[in-house]
Amino acid sequence: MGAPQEPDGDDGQHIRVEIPAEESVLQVADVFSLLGDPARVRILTALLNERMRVRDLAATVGSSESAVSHALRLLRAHHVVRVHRVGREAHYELHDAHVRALLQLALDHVTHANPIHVLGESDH
Amino acid sequence: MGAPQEPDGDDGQHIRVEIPAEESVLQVADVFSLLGDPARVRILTALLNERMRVRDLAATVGSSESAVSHALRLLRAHHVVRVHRVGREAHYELHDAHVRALLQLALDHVTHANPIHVLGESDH
DNA sequence: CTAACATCTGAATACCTGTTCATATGAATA
DNA sequence: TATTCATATGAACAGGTATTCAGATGTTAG
Repeated sequence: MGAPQEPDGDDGQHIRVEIPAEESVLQVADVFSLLGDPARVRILTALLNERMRVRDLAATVGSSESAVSHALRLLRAHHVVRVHRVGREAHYELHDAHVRALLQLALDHVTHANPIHVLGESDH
Repeated sequence: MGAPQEPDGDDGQHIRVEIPAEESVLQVADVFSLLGDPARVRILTALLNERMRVRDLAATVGSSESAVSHALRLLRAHHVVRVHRVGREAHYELHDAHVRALLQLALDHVTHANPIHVLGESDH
């Protein structure tokens, strides 16, 4: 044991942080972006438990059916939800385990009010 | 056309999904929204390991110092990062365990290439 | 067939957001 | 003090986005 040996000659404080590949960064930001809208959070939260029809989703989350349909279209394009058509109805289900995990984790954090920090220092 | 007014009881179909409180929904969407930008993802990823100066952050993530400063200001306002000033330098560190967990989970999912689905936009 | 129904869609609108540019602040240095 | 350095900031502009409205599909019932 001794001084930390740097493989390529790092003397002191240099900047070596591995930013993931561009594609990974974009994918991560993309998923988070989908979850960054209250309306979609409500929709996906509703879909956490059971599959639902557009109509019922709209009633549950309190948005218009058109707005919900647009949101579902976006989520569908990103393979986050999946649709099963039954006659003239459309049953949607959450179909992305990663999104499910992220959403559940975030909801857990918020609702359980984990006291990691509540009030921060003032700045602006 | 008078729609049958239902007090709140479920008669036929039971659409009983518990959407979290409005405040929780907004908080969740807010956090995800912060993570929904590639530039901020890069910055926070860099900060996952070590605290860094604005200058080095900019060089690492490949954005201008001004853009990074603006991003850090936003993250600071949301108590995601914390600044420690040393002379004329500003050392930033990730200061939100929830954000850290979410980011690490998302990066893990993406980089480990869990074959739930890949990429592809074919929905119209 | 026609009518009611469930969902989807495109266009328009209003809002939000991230970057750049120029400049300001404040601290170290000469 | 004057200058250089590190960071912060505001205004402005460009691009993105979520909602609404009106109408289009496609489906079932009468």
